[in-house]
Amino acid sequence: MSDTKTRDRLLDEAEILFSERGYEAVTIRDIAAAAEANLAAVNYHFHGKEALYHEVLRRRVVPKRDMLLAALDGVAAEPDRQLKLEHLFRAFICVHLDDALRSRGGEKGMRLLSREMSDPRQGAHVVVRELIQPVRARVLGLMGELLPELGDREHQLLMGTLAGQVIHFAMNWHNMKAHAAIQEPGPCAPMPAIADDLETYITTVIDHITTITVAGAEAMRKEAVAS
Amino acid sequence: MSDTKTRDRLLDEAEILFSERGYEAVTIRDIAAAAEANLAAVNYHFHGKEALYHEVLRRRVVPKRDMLLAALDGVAAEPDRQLKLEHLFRAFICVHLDDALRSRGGEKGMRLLSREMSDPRQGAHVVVRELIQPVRARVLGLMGELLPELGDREHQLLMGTLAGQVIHFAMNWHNMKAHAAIQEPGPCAPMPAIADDLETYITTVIDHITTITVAGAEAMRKEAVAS
DNA sequence: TGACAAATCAAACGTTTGTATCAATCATTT
DNA sequence: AAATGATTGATACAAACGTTTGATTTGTCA
Repeated sequence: MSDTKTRDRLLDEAEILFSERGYEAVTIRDIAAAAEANLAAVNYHFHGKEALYHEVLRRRVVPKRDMLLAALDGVAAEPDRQLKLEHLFRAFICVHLDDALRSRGGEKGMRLLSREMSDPRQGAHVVVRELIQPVRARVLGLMGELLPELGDREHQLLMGTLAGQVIHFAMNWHNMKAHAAIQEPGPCAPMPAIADDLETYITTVIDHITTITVAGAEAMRKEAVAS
Repeated sequence: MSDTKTRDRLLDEAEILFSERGYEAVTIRDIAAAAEANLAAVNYHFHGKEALYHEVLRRRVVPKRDMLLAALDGVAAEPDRQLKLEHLFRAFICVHLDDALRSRGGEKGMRLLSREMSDPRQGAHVVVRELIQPVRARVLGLMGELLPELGDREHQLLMGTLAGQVIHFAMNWHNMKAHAAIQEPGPCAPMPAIADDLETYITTVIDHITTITVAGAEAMRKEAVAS
């Protein structure tokens, strides 16, 4: 028996396996073996495979939502409007990338959420209701305050620009090595990476998405007042 | 027996099922039933479930790559450099959204590719080698020509901005209804959609991503010459 | 028509799946 | 120490899985 409780070990190992292989490809036997627990432990502590999966999801989604909402609350402090907009973007990007790439097992959580987005199983309800909807509502509210020249549709488009880039770059770091391994070793020029170590990758990407989105918002504003 | 050949019906139905539920969750019994074929037909025409899945992938990936490369070739015609850059972005966005949202069963293909990206099974080799790598190489080459002030790292970042947005908005159209269905029917204000019908959604999104990316590239260029 | 290959079919194979069962063990309180 | 509830353990089970087999039907050219 290890030092941590069986229930926690099951959750930890289940998260790793689910994120790596997906829900269906993981058997509760795999999970029990990885957690050095008995087969029946999964059905004792949780009630079946599906409930365990939901708990794995919830454990990631709730703290992430709270971190995002807290960071967005901090944006209200900034008095300058243009700086406030940049802070809004940066807060959203920062929390996501920090959680996805710096936190322990964060890449597992990100992969779980990403999978759940493109594979709407029953667990999508948890992700959408408890993470996406509240966070999106808050961001759109702040956008309405900081970009009053734009309509609801433009705010949503900007939200998509933000989310799309964040998700892409968060996943990209871990996919890079896998893709590089696939790369033919022939005369094809070696694809240069955005960054070699994780920290410079994160700061580089944060600055980049912020730059793009601020410039984009400015362009949208000019376009809006012109018409 | 239907009018189309069994092999084609198997491919068509397998694509639908794989895109909806993922590889593991689909059984060859499901596929055979949907295609109104015998169970053994899957192992007769292909050689097992995995080979069928690879064929489904290849059937989507190869034409998509050819369409993208052809569209990118067309960009070379434009003489003006700034317009050429916008054309490059627009070509990339247009082909992707057109194929994902307008073509028959395109959303199935998009979901397949998206799943394959966040779930690197063995089939990832097909997607990466035959679609992502050649297209990315071509786009980066054009960027090197049109944005010589920026380095390789900046070109890759811009590529991520482009791809992230395209993937997000391509998936978003089909996720919108699902998410809207999850939305609590209570006093929560109904989330306004980007567009009600598909055509205006596509044109709106194409213009939006182009605007954002052009403005972002301009901002990056100014930042580069300043330092 | 007759023959031969391609395609389809029903049935079965051996595994593996999620879950259930029930005795054994551990921890805590009386 | 005895007792009681919580947890773990080994095992069993029905269902579902991918695949294989061998007989049968279909299509095609002589």
